[in-house]
Amino acid sequence: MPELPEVEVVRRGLDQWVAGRTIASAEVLHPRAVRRNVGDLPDQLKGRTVLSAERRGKYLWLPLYEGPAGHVDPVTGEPVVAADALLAHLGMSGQLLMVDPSTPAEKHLRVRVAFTDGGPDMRFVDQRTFGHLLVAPMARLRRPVPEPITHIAADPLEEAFDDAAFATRLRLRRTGIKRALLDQSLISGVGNIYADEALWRARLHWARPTENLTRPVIATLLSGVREVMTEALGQGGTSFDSLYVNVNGESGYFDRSLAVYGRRDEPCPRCGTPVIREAFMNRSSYSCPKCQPRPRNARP
DNA sequence: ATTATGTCCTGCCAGC
DNA sequence: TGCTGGCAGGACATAA
Repeated sequence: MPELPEVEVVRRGLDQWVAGRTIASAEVLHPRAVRRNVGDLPDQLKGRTVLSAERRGKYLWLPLYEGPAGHVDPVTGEPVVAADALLAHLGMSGQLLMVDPSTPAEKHLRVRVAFTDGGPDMRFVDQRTFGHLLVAPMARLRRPVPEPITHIAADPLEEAFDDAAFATRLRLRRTGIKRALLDQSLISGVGNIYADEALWRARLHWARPTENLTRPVIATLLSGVREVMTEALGQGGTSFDSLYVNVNGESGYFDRSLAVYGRRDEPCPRCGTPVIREAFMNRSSYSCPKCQPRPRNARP
């Protein structure tokens, strides 16, 4: 559920709260939360130091260093590069929370990480257990990302995102525009909410075939994606309920600014026509039937 | 190869 | 009141 803006809010919190701290111990309370991990997660984490918190799309990771922060190679004098990272995906209901170690276990606490300084724990709480944590090696790429997510495309807020290349790949697809937007190997970080909001901003119906989209239309769509995500980030993300929270358990309030998502029968903020909900991939798509007319050659 | 569908979970809410 | 079905912001494996 958390999409790029919500994950970025969490990343910023983690960067502030765990960077430079050394892990004393970890505890896995539900095996499903570490189903993609190879090895024993507590063993892999103990004694490691977190340098920062990074993100691509909806994935975030904490690069792990051996020993204390600021470690340098004794031969070269260069800072030691993180060989691996604690990788996390929040799934539909995952939360990474910073809480005092004495705080009683949350109902859906899955993994607990404690630090040597005795300060706040990092806790992974996940009602539906679609999210997960794992320790993974870093891939040696220009932009280093953990090995398991090398197939995840750049997200529209990172510098490495190539607008022209995205347009080219999009036009080669034979599918609907929303399905393409949700494909994390084409563009990452976009989920159901921000796909609907960006399409509304670009006045595109979600079933528009990708192969007919012109480069200017794709540029408008990317602007819509970036604008809605940046605005959402400025308001702490979208929280329909207490499931989507930052590391301190606080909700964002971008839900008030959504134009169409979850607003069936409410007036389109642009033209006043009631917003409609249509079934899409066992989910929902919200749109304005006047601003975003369904194309003749609609694609599922 | 790309594209579409099924599946993993728990909780909430509307409707009966 | 209590049950049931539908729905929820995701990603992956597998099938076509």
